[in-house]
Amino acid sequence: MDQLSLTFHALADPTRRAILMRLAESDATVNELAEPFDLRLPTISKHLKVLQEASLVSQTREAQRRHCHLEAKALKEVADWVWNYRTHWEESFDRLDAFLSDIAAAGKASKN
Amino acid sequence: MDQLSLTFHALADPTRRAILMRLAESDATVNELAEPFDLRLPTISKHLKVLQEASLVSQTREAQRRHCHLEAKALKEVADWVWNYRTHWEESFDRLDAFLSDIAAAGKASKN
DNA sequence: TTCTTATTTTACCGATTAGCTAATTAGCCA
DNA sequence: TGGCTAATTAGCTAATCGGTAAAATAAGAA
Repeated sequence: MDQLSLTFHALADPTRRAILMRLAESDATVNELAEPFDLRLPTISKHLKVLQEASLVSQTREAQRRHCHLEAKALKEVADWVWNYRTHWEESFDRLDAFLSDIAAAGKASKN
Repeated sequence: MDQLSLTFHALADPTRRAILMRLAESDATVNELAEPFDLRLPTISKHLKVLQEASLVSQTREAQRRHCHLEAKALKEVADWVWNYRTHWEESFDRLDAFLSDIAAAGKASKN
C-alpha cells in the first residue's frame, strides 16, 4: 500500500487519533498510552503497530519500556495533500458569501 | 462512525482519491468517472457511495445520469484537523535546521 | 536462578471491505 | 409496448480489521 493510503487508514480510527493527540503533548510508554482506554494492551499494541507502519509514530527502547514518539512528517504529507483542494472550499465559501450578499441585497431592496 | 473517521476511511483508498482528483477538475457522471479505471461499474458505484457517506461527493440527477460533484467541506475538516499538528512538523524542521547548521559550523571549524 | 514488569506475538472470532457477476431499477426514445 | 442507456442492488468470495485470551519474549530486581 502507498504511504498516503497507509496514513489515511491509520487516521481513520478514533482510538489511533486519540493516541496521536496524547503523543502531541509528550512522548509516552505503551502502558501510559493504554491507560485512558478501556482496551487490553495487545489491542493498543496493534494500534501502535498500524501507526508505526504509517510512519506516524516511532519507538525507542529503554529497558523493558518502549517510548513512543509522534512523527509529524507523515501528518505534513496529509496536510500537503489536502492543501491542494483548498481552492475548492474557498470557492464554496465564495459562493456562500455571494449567496448571503444576495439575500442581504434582496432584504434591503424589499425595504425600499 | 464519526465524521472524521468516515472521511479518513474514504480517503484511505487510491481509487477514491483518484475519483476526487478527477472531480476537482469538473463534475462528472458515474460512467465518466469509471472510464479511466480497470474496474466494473458496480465497484465504482460502491466507491462513490463511500465518498457520499463521507460527504466528500454529492450527486444530482438529470434523466438517467447522475452528476457527481466534489464537496470540499469535508476536506476542509481534514485540513483543520491536521493543521493542529503543524507545530510538530515545524519543530522537527527546526531541529533539522539546527542539525544542519551544526554540521555547517563543524565543517567550517574543521577548516580552521 | 526465580520473580516481576512491560510489551509483543499467536491464534481465534465476528464484522467489514473490495472486487466480481447477474439481476434490477429508472428514464429516455421509437 | 419494447429496447436502449445509466446506475444501483443483491449475492458471492477472499482478504482485512478490531477486538479478545493465552503464550512468548525481554529485561530489570531479588
